[in-house]
Amino acid sequence: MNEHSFIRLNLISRLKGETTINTNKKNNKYKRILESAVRVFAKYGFYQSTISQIAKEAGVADGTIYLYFKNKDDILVQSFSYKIKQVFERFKKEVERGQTAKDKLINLIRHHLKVFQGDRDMAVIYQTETHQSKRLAEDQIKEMSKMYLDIISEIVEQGQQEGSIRKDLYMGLVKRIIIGSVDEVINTWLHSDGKYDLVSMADPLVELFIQGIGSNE
Amino acid sequence: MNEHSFIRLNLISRLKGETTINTNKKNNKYKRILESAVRVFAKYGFYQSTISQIAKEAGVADGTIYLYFKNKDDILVQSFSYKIKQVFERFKKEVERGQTAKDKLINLIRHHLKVFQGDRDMAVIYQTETHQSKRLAEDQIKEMSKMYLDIISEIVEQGQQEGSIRKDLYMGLVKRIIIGSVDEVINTWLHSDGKYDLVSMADPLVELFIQGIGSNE
DNA sequence: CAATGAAATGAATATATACTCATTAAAATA
DNA sequence: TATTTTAATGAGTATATATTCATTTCATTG
Repeated sequence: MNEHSFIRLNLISRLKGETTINTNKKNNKYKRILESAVRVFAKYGFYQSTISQIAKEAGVADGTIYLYFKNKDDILVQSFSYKIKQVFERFKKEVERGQTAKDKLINLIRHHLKVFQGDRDMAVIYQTETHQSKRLAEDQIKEMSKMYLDIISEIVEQGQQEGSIRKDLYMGLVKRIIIGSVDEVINTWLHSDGKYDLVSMADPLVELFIQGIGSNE
Repeated sequence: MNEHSFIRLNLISRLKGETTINTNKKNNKYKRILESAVRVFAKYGFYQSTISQIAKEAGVADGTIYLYFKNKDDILVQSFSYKIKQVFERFKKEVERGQTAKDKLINLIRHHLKVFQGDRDMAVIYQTETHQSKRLAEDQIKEMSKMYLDIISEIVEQGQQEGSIRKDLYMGLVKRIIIGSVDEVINTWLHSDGKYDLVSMADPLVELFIQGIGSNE
């Protein structure tokens, strides 16, 4: 191992939080690269983005990026978890602010739409990454997806205990309907250059889930 | 224009059905390349697939591909429409085999799931292509997506006339819920290496759309 | 203010691969 | 069969870009 790779590894491990020594400057550069990468990836897609673009956007030299990231793939994986992880963590808390199952479901979806509306670049990357068979951030996605599904399960189960939600449900399908619908609402918004309000979709969406489209005639 | 490009253009236009002269052999080679491309793209993703891979899979020389396709992008665009267009056309017919709105919706979704289950490669390409902001087959996708949405609209409107479907629905959202749910069911199936039966999801899915998850207590 | 070590640079490298085109083979035609 | 036309080949070219690393700049410390 030469001195350069030592510096590199040392930096990487520090920045990953494996030690506590972490000057602001380093952290800033790391974050700057991540955020630039998110912007560039969202705009051009992973394979059409170049290291030079990201470096330029971040205002650093190409080589600098390799002090903080192992390779191009690593930039995507890290920027994905950087953005999405913190967001998904907060979902749980938002849900807890509701009392009834319905409140909780509305809170979840409202918050989901709000955050994605507020960060279009992240939304784009999320949509593409989660709909690829050979995904780079495979593990992260599975982990987060599971977290989201678990939240929904809990809400639905609470609703069943409350008596507000039917008991004869195939839970696997209920989860997919909710996630799929929200994703599609976001996807449509993205492809329409997103200039209407996403969050306002939350309430009618939940109404639809609960009431269904059938009439009671 | 040299003689080679003449041959190329001539071939392309013929194969696109712009003239009727079309020997079987040529057609077979064209199809073989398309089908190989679908397999390779599905397995490795567009940007990680190489012309050589596709050529090898099809049993032709690299150069041969350029007799039939303008460039790599063109292969994707053509293979996408080749596969998906015919499928989507058939959806309409399947729907017509039903009487009530509910029958029609079940037919649509059942057929959709059946076809995608029967052609995993196409399903993969469909999922990735429709969830990218910068899509190569942009126009085709919009066109087909619209067709699908129109089918749903018609079904729902019929249901409203029948009295089986509520009249106070925001149609845009209804469409997204249905498409999004079906997509997510397929996506989950793909990512689980798809060895359970997709088609059996159709009926409970439609039940959920109609009844909703709420109880009548 | 040396002197040392950490951080950043960007030109150079290595590699990969989309696409071309001179050549060959096969098919059609006379 | 000879000739012309069409089809196919695949080695070679051109280009793009991820990654490296010798060099420079910056920061820290005694």
